[in-house]
Amino acid sequence: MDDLAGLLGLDGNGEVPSGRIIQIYEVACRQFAQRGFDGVSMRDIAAECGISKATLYHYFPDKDSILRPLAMGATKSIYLHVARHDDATLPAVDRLRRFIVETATFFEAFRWAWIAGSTAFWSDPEARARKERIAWRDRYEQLLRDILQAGIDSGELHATDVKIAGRLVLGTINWMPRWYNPAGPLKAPEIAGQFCDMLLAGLRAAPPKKAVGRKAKAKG
Amino acid sequence: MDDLAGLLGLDGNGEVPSGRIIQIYEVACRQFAQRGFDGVSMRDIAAECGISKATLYHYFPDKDSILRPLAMGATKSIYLHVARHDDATLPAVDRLRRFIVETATFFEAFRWAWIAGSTAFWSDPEARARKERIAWRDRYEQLLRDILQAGIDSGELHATDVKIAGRLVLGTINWMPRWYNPAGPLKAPEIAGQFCDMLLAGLRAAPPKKAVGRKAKAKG
DNA sequence: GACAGACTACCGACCGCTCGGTTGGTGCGG
DNA sequence: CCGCACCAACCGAGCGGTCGGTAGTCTGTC
Repeated sequence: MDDLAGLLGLDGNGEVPSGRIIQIYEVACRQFAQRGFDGVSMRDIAAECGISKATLYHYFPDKDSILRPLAMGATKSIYLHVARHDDATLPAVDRLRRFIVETATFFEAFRWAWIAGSTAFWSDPEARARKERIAWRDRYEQLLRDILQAGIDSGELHATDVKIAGRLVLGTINWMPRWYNPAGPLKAPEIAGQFCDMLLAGLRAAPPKKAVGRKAKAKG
Repeated sequence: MDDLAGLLGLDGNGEVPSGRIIQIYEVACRQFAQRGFDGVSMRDIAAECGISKATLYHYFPDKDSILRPLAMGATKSIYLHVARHDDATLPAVDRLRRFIVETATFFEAFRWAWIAGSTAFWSDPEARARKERIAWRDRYEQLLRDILQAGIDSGELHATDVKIAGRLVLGTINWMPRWYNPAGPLKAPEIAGQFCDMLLAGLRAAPPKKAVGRKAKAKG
């Protein structure tokens, strides 16, 4: 399910991904996501791969070299994914929905890489978060702000501050890894769709100045 | 500014907080928040406190004993804080606003403890996240769901699923530590207030079936 | 077909270092 | 003289990373 080779850009060029390398990425990716970069030793990764630690160093010069492409690939790919699905000719409301839902779709597909990259970014901002990675992240956030701004300009949205509104939206999505259960009844894109509904319509039921004839959209 | 003694419950009983213990908590708390539990050594904490590592072990039996009260205190105190400011006789919309803003107020005051506790909870769910701590966290989330449910029952809110809506709200708040700048122009409670406005009113500007006479709340 | 050499995948054993934690003590106020 | 606050020195374990070597495979050459 996790096409990590695609995320890492290993299948596009002439190189052969070598199988073992993909396996190491997959194992390390999940372990980093579950126990953190510092909480995973090279011995742990080697053991689960069924190889010796020395063999691990045959494929990767050091520990950082395993994490870096994962974090970089996740950050870059998430932007490319939502940008590919964006269409500036659509109404801003539809673009916003796509942005949110496609982000969740990406998260569903590359959950471990997402988490590993996100926590790596958080725990060691100066060493591992290099310029290029921040640049992709900025493009991602900027796309969201552009969508929000387009909605404000066209009169579809009435946010006053696109930065604040953008962080509102991103917070709802980025917090998902903390509670999302892949085995649950709702998949991530479905939840994201509901989030989008609530964010657009608001939680308040009725206009404050006008009485409602019927209970707006009764639950039962 | 950080009344850590209060958060840890060290000033209520007859014990003398001893000064040094408070200092260790403060230093460790900030370091844990900034570099993670595994990223901070006992030598680091001792060095910044200006004492030897052995003295650290004079006050605490092990490393976990420094983090545990911090994480526990933060989780418990955040619930007690919002519960103290809640008033079930108020309209649900006002209660929701208080919940969000007071959470941000708490975050502003105990930022390091909040982050340290949150990341500890996340990185090692089974070992350090003990039953009691989860219980307080559940009470906190349950209070939010109760407020949302009360709003739905009274017709103020039209959320269909309080669990999903609750996670929407919590995500916006809980993501704040990742980008919040204490030196910025807006303080956390102010940002939280704006979040609450957006969450209640929604980002969409006008009802889809009716034309608006004026540009809703123009930005300039 | 045999053989040398280069190369790949792999490993056991080891290195220096830092970690959390311990031990045996010192100085000092009450 | 006791107990508190404190510390230098130390310990075993685990860390990231290195080293020398082995088994197999592919290639070119006689």
